[in-house]
Formats: sequence, C-alpha cells, structure tokens
Amino acid sequence: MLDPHVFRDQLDITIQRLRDRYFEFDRSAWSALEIARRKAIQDLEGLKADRNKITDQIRSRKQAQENTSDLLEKQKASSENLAQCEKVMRDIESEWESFLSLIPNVPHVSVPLGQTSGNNQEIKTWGTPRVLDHPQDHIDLGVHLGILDLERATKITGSRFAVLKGAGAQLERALGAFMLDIHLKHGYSEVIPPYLVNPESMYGTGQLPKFENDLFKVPHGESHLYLIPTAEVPITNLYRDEILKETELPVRHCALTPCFRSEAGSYGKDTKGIIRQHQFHKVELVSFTREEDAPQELERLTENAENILEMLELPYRRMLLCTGDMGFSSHKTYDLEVWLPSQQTYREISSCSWFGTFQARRIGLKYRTSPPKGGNRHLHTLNGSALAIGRTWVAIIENGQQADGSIVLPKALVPYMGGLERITL
RNA sequence: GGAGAGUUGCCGGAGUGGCCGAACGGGUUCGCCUGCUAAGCGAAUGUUCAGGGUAAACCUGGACCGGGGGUUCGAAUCCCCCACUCUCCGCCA
Repeated sequence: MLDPHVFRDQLDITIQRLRDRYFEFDRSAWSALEIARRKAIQDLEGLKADRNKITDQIRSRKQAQENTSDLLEKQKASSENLAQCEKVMRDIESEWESFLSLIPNVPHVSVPLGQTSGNNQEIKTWGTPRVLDHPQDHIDLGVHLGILDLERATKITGSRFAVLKGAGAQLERALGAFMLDIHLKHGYSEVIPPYLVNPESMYGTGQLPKFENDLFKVPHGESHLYLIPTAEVPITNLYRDEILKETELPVRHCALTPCFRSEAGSYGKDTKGIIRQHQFHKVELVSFTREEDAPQELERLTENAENILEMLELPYRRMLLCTGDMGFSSHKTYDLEVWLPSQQTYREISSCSWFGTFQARRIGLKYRTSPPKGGNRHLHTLNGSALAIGRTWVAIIENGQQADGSIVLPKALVPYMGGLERITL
C-alpha cells in the first residue's frame, strides 16, 4: 500500500510513475473517494463532539444534583443520526482502503522502463556457460540416474509434482543445509516459520487481495488458511503491528521452507520437468532496514544470493527488472538467472526485491527513531530467494553432466553429500 | 475436545460506569549535581485520523485499554460472540 499522502501532495508524479509500470490510476474515482471520505469523517466527528459535550454537561449537572431530562432527550434524538453517519463512514472507509490496496508500488528511479522481460537490463554475468553438443536435460539425466521420478509423483498427487530419490533427495537436502550455513555467515538469523498462514498475512505482503488464484487455500474452522507461496510471507509478517528499535536494525532472517504455488496462469509454460512445480523448497532472505540503508541492503542481499551461485560454480547473470516485469509490491527487483545447458539460456533462479514501505504500511511495521529525531517511521522490507532449491537442483544436474550421463558435483557441496563427488548409476 | 484464569502504554502493574489517554513503579531521554561512574534531584516520555497553522513548533476535535457487537445520556469498567496466552484434564507425533 502506498502512502495516501502521495496522492495528495505528489499526485501528478505518482500517477506518472504508476503509468511507467502500466497501471492507470483512476484520478476521478480517487478524488471522489477523498471528498466523500473527508465529508464522512467531518460529519461523524462533529456529531461525536456534540455528544461528548452533552455527556459532559449531564455529568456536571448530576454532580450538582440538577435536572438532566432535557439533555437526555436531546442526546437520544441525535443517536439515530449518529448511527447513520457511522454506517456511511464505515462504507466509505472500506471502499477507500480497497481502492488503495489494489494500487501497485511505484518503481524506483533506477528501474528501466519497459513492458516485458525483453526490456530488463543485464547488470552483470558470471562464469562461462557450458555449451554442449548434445546436452541432456535434467529430466533425462535424473530419470536415467534414478534420482527423479515424475510419473509416480503424478500417480500420488498429479502434474507439477515430483519425487526425488536417493542421491537426488540427498542433493535437495544438502542444498538447503549448504545455503543456510552460508547465510548464517552472511549475518542472517535462521527461522522456521509456519507453512500455513492466515489471510491477514497474505494481505500484508501483497498476495491478497489480488492474487488469491495463485495460492492453495485450506479450510480451517470457520475460516481458512493458505499454504505459503514463499517464506517471504511468514517472515515479513513476523513483526506485524510492532515497533522495532532503530538500534536493532537491520534485522536479517533466512529460512528454508517448502513453497506452494497454484500457478493458475502458467498452464502452458515449463510443462516438463521440475522447473515449475506446485511445491518446491526455497531458501529465502528477508531484511528490515531504515530507509537510508535500503538501497545498499538490496545490493548486499543480491550479492549474498550470487555468492551461493558462485560457490556452486553455476554461471549466471543478474538482471534489473523493467517496470512492466516487476511484481505488484516491488519498488526495485533484481533477478538472478542461471545457465541451463539443455535450454541454452539463462533461467530465473532468484528474485531479490526492495519494497520500500509498501509492505510495512500494510503490515503496520515501524521503527522508533532514536532521539533527538524521535518519532516512528515505517521500515523498509526486502527479500530475495537464495536460492530456489528445485531450480538449483536442475542447474547442478545439467551443468555437472558428463558424457557418460553422470553428474560431477560442485566441490562446495561434497561435504554436504557425505563425501560424494559424483552421482552415477 | 472439557474446566478455570488472564489479555491495559516501551516493560511491570492499578483502575468504584462519568475530567481516565489512563494512578504507581521501572525503563528511556533531557537538565542539575558530580574528578569519572553509580546514586540523588528536577522535567519530559503514546499512536492515529480530520481540521487550522505551516519551515516547524503548536492549536482544536475524533478514535484507540486483545478483536467485533450490544446495554447506556456516557463503557478500560456491565453483557454477548470471537481470537490469543497460561494452568489442569483428555487426545496425539
């Protein structure tokens, strides 16, 4: 949620920045809502002020043992009016809020303009992509080695689920442990959050109200819960409605969780293999910082993610997403893309974003500035995958493939694989 | 799932239906004192919305004592529903 004040003080520039990301702000609807809201507030507060005054008079008359019946009459007479105003107020307020909640974040000035991923900007590349004459994809390699079983997963659950076996399962587990260990050294504190969250949490990070179709929804009691699509949701909501101390910032957390995505809008894409699954593991980094520290925190966090790729000897590039390709809540996003020999291209393996105060505003997340400044300000939230484990698995299998179909594992991973250097038949 | 006890400001903890936005204590900040520290003394210390003033300070009004309803002229205080926490019982990995 954007600060409503920017629609009063900096309306034109904000509209332009939203247009940059292809969101058309409905100016007249907003202005109508603003006027109606202000009037409703003033009407209601005026009535309440009157009521409070009379109540005060009743009290002092009672103390003086005087007659109060005329005041009581007056008070009763206005109560209906007040109830009416309250209803108007409630309706307007919720309309006003839902209008705001559907507006995406504005892009940072450094974000390149453009509508599609073709306009993303390459910031850097690392490593030398392997170009093979006859590359096999992770499906052929995995099935052949007996470490990946898609057919049985389909039997158990359905499409877009996988079973990992033997060294494949071990590799998945090793990757999670390896990544977490590195991020502990990077200064993140590990968290294991719930994998089911309530609707408020989903609203807080911006998945709701717009993207419910992408989520798995689970009935629970009178209400329902959602399976997390990323650890971003529970971790960012950790401090909801709290005021942190400036001295304890930045707060950095990492978490390994399963992620569940319904991917309702992606039926045609990546139908084969485990690139796009309904369930996958991911190590997520989340940072909470002051405004002035946020830009460099995004760089730091992205570098922490890149560090994993480098330690795993996987060629990648860093892309700065253009305005049209950014997520709803994002202020600025870098994607890391890993080289996949079978596709002869780079594929997304991490997304690192800075949200400004967009999420903090929805979540009620602030920090208390130290005197003499004083006062509370919204925190800046950031997060990034570091990394998506399923796709890392794919990248390791494909990049490590040998002519004989075996997989040479990155050196950094060997200790986590019980000394195993190569996956063979 | 059953029974009971709770939920108040940064923290602890009072609060008879009416100057209670909330006693008291602690913490924190500022000042005084002090060779330094501690102690002591004095003062300050909520959020948010609307309006006025705007560089700010500030002023006026509304709301907020877990959340939502209700009773009442008036609710932190009474009633109902819900959530959460704690203790005991049951069940369970």
